[in-house]
Amino acid sequence: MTSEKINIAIVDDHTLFRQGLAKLLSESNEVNVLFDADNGADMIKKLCDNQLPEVILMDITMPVMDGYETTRWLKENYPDINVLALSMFEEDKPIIGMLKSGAGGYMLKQSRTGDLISAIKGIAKHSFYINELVSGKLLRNIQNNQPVKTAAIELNKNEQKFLELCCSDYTYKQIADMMNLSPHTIDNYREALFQKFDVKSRTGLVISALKSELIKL
Amino acid sequence: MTSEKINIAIVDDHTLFRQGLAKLLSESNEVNVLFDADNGADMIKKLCDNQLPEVILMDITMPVMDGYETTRWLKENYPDINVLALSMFEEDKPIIGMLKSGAGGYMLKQSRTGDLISAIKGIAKHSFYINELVSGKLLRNIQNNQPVKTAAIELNKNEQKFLELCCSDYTYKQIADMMNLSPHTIDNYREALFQKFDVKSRTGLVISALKSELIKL
DNA sequence: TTAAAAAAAGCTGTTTTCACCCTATATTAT
DNA sequence: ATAATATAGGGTGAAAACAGCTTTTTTTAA
Repeated sequence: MTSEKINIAIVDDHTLFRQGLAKLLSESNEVNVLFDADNGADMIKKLCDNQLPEVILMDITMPVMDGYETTRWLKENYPDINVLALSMFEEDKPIIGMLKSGAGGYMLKQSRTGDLISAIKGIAKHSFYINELVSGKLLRNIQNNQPVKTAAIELNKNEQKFLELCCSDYTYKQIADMMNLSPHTIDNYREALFQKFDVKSRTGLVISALKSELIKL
Repeated sequence: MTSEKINIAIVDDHTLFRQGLAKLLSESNEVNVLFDADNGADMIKKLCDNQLPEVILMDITMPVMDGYETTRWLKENYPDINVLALSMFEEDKPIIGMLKSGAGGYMLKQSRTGDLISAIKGIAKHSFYINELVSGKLLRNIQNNQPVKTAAIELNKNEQKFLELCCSDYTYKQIADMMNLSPHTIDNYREALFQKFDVKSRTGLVISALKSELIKL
């Protein structure tokens, strides 16, 4: 066993959570928090000025640059940095989505500190950390042989915009006006998203998108 | 200035946040965290076994017993304990709702540590802490002379149940079956909630309820 | 470079659900 | 008695959901 502390960084938009977590982990004698960042773009800035962390704890829903995008950027530019996703939700879609984006593990914010530290140590050592939560999802996806469900949901710019506008009291007609598109085109987006999210109503779509952490409330 | 630390407690269902925050505040030399709890019911149990805190930091959306209910219980049973609401959202409804329930202040989880400590000190000294966020809401409510908007939203059991079932892909007809009620009764609930939340669609209702922290995703 | 393929945008319908009226009755509380 | 509340019903127009089909643009690759 090496006595070296593991260097990490924390990316999350809730200041109190981020800094509290930093304090909590610093006390462990097993982890050293190099820096923390408010979102992906902020992290990229701070990466240059600092020693590279071995592990980055990554929130998913953040302004400016979210966890999916930031993780993909990291795997592209710093493939040796391990990403451990940290989220409130234990739904299939964000878990599968973050793993596909390149995260090596997925932990809940409801976790106990000891479990999080175990995960950090695990991912630093093996580049991945598979807990019950993650292995359960992976196994179920194989057993149901439903490669469809595994599909991380990819949205283009217009679909993303439409999805955000859907989370409101606006009618589709109003949304069409706002996006300067025909209501018929909007209807195509709606149909496409209903299929991708496997829902039958706008309400279901909104709930599903929120749980997938693809939009922020 | 007294050199006594302020005794506080933290009630929040996200373990990492709760414990991280406890660590963060403990380091300040101005605050002493007596205990923390997972939700309102958990807090009530721990209140008996401990010295009474001067201030309780209270999350709103929690399982079993939420922040509104817990704050009302505290004001009923321990009126001298000051409640400082701690939430992710800066919407009118949760702010007004928590203040009406008896909270003496409202802070965001996006706040900086120093601001939170100021708020804790303020509320311990004056039993209330009015920051820009809160005063803005209060002022706007007076200026618009809309006592309607100020109304904290009160829901009965059936409305609460209906609201939860609304956050889904179910049709109203399906919800009626689940609640063993006529679709017309359900329609009455819908109408009542639309008015209380001031919305014109089910999607708007769901979004509004989530932002009001009256339902948990 | 041009043809084929794929994706995006737009249009025409039909069916279902939603949103909004008004009324009525039984129960409970004042 | 009367008012308030929860329940249930009928009916209507608008919006949403679903299906099928062109046209245009972009991408791919022959």
